[in-house]
Amino acid sequence: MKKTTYEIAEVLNPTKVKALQEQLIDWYEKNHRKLPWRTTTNPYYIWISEIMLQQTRVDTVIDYYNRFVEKFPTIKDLASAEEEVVLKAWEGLGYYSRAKRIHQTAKILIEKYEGQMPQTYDEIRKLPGIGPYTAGAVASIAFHQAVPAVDGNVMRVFSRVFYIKEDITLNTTKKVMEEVGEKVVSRKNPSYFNQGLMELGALICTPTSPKCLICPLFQLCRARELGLQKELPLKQKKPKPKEIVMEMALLYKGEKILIMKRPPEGLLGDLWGLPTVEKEENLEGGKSIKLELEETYGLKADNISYIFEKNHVFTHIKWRMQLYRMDLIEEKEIDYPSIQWVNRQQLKDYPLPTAFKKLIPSI
DNA sequence: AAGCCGGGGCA
DNA sequence: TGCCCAGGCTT
Repeated sequence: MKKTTYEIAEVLNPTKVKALQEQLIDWYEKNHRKLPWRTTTNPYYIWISEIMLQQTRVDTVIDYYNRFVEKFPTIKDLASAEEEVVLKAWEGLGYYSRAKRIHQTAKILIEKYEGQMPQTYDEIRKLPGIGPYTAGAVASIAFHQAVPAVDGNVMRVFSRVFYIKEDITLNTTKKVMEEVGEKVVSRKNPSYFNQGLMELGALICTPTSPKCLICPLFQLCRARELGLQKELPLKQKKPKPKEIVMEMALLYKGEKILIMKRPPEGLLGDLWGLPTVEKEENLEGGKSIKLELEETYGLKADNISYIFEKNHVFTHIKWRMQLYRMDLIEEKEIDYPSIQWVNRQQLKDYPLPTAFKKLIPSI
């Protein structure tokens, strides 16, 4: 720990910091990708792009971003939309609580901030779904505040440039990285500096094969100097996702099938899907979902036939999805608002996560 | 500090 | 197919 601090202090001498800022900003001006959210100064659009870019690659985000800002051109449009419509715009992006928090924050901005994104890091940071990284990104890019914006790319660059050998999955390491960011961020152009770090991480200082020979920070990178750039950053490995067997029902009432809105908290919360239940080990195939439909929803089914099995991997769970087709034969008079009978056309209006799309070809 | 929360690209 | 990527919130 002491050693790390010493080495950072060494690299953080004013001459090196100045060189880092100048090389990086110069490189960014010449080499950055022209992305849709880089042609705007609208803090709302910058915020949306930053939330979408969390855990999601640029190529994927572009289309979602363009559609989203077209559909919700202002914070007011977003705040007044139905949550279901916002989730539909987010369908396929994953981590759906991001969409719910964007929506929640838009409402807060209308009610308490006169429809405007606040202009300082501390105020921005208080909003739902906005943590240290996103607050730093919005404050620096939209409002040119000299604050750090440390994401995974930046941690990779810092760990190499400053030769920081701490496990970047630890919260304490993230704090160290943010302190470094605070010290080195350009006061003159924090926007290009922060974006430059992230762009460098995306294009040059990549995880497995960094392109040191064309890196603008070649001269001042400690890890490169030692030939250890590929060894950094250090990170703890994640356990494999646990496998769970799930049974899903394609329950028909005439032409229509049953879909259900999932509970608001937990996996795929508030999204729609087929009736789903974890398979009971000692029951034969199809029994678990048949019982669930009967006992919880008063729906009796018949003509049960097994269709196929597909896998879907989440961050920490792997679903083995076993799909059964069945016909409704009896329905109790219970009207759950979270249940709908839909045909293929109507299904298109509901936000359906990727796992369930795999079960319903040609929608 | 550890666990929860999706989805896609690439070897 | 298996491995890698990764911010915010909750407990």
